[in-house]
Amino acid sequence: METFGREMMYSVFRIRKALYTLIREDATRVGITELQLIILYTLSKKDNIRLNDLAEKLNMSNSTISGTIERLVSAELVIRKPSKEDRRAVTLHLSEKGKEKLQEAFNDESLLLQRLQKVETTLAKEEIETLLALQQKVRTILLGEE
Amino acid sequence: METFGREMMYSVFRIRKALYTLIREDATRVGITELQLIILYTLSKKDNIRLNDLAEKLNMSNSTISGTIERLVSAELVIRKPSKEDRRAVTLHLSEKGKEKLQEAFNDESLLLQRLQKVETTLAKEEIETLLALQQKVRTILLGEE
DNA sequence: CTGAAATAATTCGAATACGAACTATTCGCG
DNA sequence: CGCGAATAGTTCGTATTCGAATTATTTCAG
Repeated sequence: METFGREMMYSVFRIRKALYTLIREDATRVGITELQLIILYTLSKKDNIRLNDLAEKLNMSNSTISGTIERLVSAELVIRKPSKEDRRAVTLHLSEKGKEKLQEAFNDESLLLQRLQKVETTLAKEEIETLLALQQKVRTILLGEE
Repeated sequence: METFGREMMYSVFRIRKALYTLIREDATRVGITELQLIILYTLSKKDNIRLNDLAEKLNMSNSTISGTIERLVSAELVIRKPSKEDRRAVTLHLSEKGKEKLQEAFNDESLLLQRLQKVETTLAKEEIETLLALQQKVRTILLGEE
């Protein structure tokens, strides 16, 4: 009778959906998709990353990332360069246009940023820390690592 | 500097991915996909549901559900009947084959059920309740409803 | 130093996943 | 009653999403 476990599962699905809907709003406003925006943001935090490392960071298969990077390169938002150290590898960088697009998506209008801000101001610091700790605990169990 | 908000967001993404990977294992073992398994389970809990209601329950667009139901009907796992009350609507039901498939997916081998069980036995009851309450709080803020 | 194993990325096929456009039916206001 | 608005599903086009197969390169054991 896994009632609590299943409730937790549905709860996670609902929050994830709510977050994705907010991301989609910002992304659509500037004419790109959710994943494309997530990738632009990730590249802004970590330049010069390899494709497989990006896939691992985002918890996605490299085939998914490869296709999306292809479209971002076509749109001239990302630059894909062959790696100097390893000729099999490519390294990824934001173009100027990509940086501008990211700025435009996450500007003052961004509902996602407003709502995340609201989460931080509404919940007590200890509540957020408790939430993160419990979620980490759940994830560890789900991965069968404990 | 939405550090905590973003951490919370990534945390949710990671748990959702872990859950989906477990669901995929059970689904693949019996030859169907994640969403197909989720739909079979949902129909087992609520028979005679309409397509749009199912889509709303799963937080998905009706076009996504429509296509997947089409494949489930082709595989003879789901029965789609025109509604008696509303000639625009269809009602959905598990077939016997669908019930068997569901049983087979969620049997003793199911890693998902084992891990959910482990979450329940590992975390204290208050911890789970705290987690669900905090997640609900976060979701309400994200939806802009408070 | 060389061939087999491992690794980085791409490509492929099938199934989501969405919004928009469309068809068929029902609702509801005047 | 009767017609415009709303609703239930389907279809379409584009973009994920995955695992498996493939190509190119690097690593490493003998």
